[in-house]
Amino acid sequence: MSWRHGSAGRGHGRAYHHGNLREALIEAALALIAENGPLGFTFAEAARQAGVSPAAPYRHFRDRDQLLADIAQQGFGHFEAALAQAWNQGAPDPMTAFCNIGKAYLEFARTQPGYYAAMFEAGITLEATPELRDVSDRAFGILRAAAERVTANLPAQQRPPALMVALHVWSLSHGIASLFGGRNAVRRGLPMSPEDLLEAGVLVYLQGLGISRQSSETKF
Amino acid sequence: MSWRHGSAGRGHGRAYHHGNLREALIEAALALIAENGPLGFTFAEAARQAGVSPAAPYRHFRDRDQLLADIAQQGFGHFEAALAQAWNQGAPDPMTAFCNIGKAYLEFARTQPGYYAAMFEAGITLEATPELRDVSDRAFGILRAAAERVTANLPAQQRPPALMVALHVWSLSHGIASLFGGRNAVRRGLPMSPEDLLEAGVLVYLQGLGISRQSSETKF
DNA sequence: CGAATGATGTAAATGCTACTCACATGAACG
DNA sequence: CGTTCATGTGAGTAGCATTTACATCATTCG
Repeated sequence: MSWRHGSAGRGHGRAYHHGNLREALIEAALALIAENGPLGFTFAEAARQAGVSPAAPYRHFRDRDQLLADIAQQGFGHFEAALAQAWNQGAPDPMTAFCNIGKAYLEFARTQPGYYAAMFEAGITLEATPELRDVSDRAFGILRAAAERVTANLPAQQRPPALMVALHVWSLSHGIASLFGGRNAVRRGLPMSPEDLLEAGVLVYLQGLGISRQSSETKF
Repeated sequence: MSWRHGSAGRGHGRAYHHGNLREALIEAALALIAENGPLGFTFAEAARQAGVSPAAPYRHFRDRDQLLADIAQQGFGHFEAALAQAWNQGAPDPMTAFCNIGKAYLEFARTQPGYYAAMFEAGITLEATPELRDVSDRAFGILRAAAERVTANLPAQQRPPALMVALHVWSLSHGIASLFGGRNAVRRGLPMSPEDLLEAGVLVYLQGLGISRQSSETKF
């Protein structure tokens, strides 16, 4: 008789007792986190936006942290898909595709601030659940496979461990995203966009490994 | 009459009304943050550890966020000092000193988890107060000056902007520290220590810029 | 010396939050 | 039609941030 549909609902798919509370809560939490960071998200506020009582969410999540962990897990799934699409199996060429992964990293941080914050800026430990660990490992695995491919043509003597290369690029991407991308966005007089900063860094790094682009188009 | 001294006090320096509550609160907050992260720190708990009522802290800090901001500001001061000492005006040689800055970055994250978390993992915006902005700029300025020095000997045509180099190294250091260093410490089967990972990355990067160490000691 | 003053701390209250438990409601299924 | 299970509600507990009125004490000034 009185289960009003919150506010931002899409207007379909409700069954009885609000229908899909679980998804509605996740959506509300994503919006709240995207706006105010992980701390600005409140279990009670999410329930309010979904139009249910403050106790209702506990039928779907053990506690607040588990909702965050579930969002992070789902986010890593999307993250993995975005990285895989950017890599595109190394097309058009491994070097370009490698840089595209970095760009996808930053784009994800910028366009999915809710997911990104839940994944990296909330307090969750990544080792919390095996599923979370697995899906984050899969996302990183794409970067690692790409590093393997990019370094494959180097002579064995000077070929670095692909894992190390992947860790370097991941760390650089994550550092740039944390410091200058997404929310908070320190923007301390950045002379270039985060994307360009990252691409330049990766190119210099690859050059240091002895991998140079055939036609060096971008030069600082 | 009854101003018991909390628990962890050093047993000196108290005047009347507890004496230096401000410092005691900062110390308590640092310990709490170092243990449980920025979220595990409670204004009330800090007051409890200092042996005062929950309202007392408001005589010294406008609110909880300002205490965090003050800690972050103080932390950036120590951070600047640590980086400056590591750089040591470019001694023994600029390249080694440059790597030392990176190591100091990670060492700070590891040995000062309370400060580090307040600086980078709490929700504060760095632009909150001009003082905070200034002191963080000073810390970064050390890295930038070092980058200037390291790239100074390159021929003008291939010399990159020092600012960009500093941003790259800062981002890499910060990414490694966030992902693998300090608290949380994802440790996803790291094949090497964060310090070694960072040093290797910086060396590859510098090599990509055309700067190589005279005697290449470390090779992956 | 003694009283006003300002700095520092307290008690109590408000409102929000996480979380729990006993109960209600309605859907599905026998 | 009645039982059962899933889902939501109401009320309660406990903790925290924050405010306000009040207390206490050091200092300063007449």
